[in-house]
Amino acid sequence: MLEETFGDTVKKLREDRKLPLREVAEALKIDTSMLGKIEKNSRKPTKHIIGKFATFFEVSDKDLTIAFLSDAVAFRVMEEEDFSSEVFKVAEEKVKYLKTKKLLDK
Amino acid sequence: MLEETFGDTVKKLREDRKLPLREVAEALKIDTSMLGKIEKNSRKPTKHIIGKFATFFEVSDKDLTIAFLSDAVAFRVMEEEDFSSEVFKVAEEKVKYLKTKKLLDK
DNA sequence: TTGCTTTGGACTAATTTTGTCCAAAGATAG
DNA sequence: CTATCTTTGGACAAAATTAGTCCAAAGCAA
Repeated sequence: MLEETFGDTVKKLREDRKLPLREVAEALKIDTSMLGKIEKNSRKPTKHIIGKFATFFEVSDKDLTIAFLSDAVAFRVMEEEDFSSEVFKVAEEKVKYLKTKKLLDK
Repeated sequence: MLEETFGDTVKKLREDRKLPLREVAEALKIDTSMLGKIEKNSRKPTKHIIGKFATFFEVSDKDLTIAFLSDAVAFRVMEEEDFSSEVFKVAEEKVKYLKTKKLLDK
């Protein structure tokens, strides 16, 4: 699951099963071109589509979601000069902090 | 620098200097309301504005950028169910991988 | 009260993202 | 070589998001 983009991941799942884009797209009820773009990371799948991928390919929805989200944040951070390790480290602390805070607010 | 949102950070910088929003906004040449919203995290500063903050408050541009980016990815990840540690871990590997790849592509 | 600050709603403009359609380029098989 | 299917990506309109401004009301302190 590591080291590739989300697009690479789903493309590999499809190719392992020797299916053309058209067939998978039909199964997921999305446009073939859309699927092609998702595999090329030029369109983002919705949460719903990620769920369909998981069901169709019989893989973990959670793992696919992690693959997708990590892509999103990786690309976001790479747009800027690279402070990525620091950014992720601080971000993780923020998430922890903000979650606790949210709980306390109740 | 830890544990707060970007808005909290710049608000603190301003309050430490006992300046009203208006004055800082003028100095940065942005709308007062805009600055208020940035402090409340309901509008995002551009890279350019982050630079102005850094200059005006005499703090590190890099640190402010990290504060801003970590906010962005923290909020992004928090929108979904929480797999944040895994997401950041994978994302960091992806950044490394994608950077190497980019170099190799040349 | 007066005057300044802060907050946030409303709204438009600008920008970004989505989804679809289509045509061209690539493969593959006959 | 031809016919067929797959893949790729440009173009475009629609939809969604975000940005920036203006303004009014609430808050605060003198």
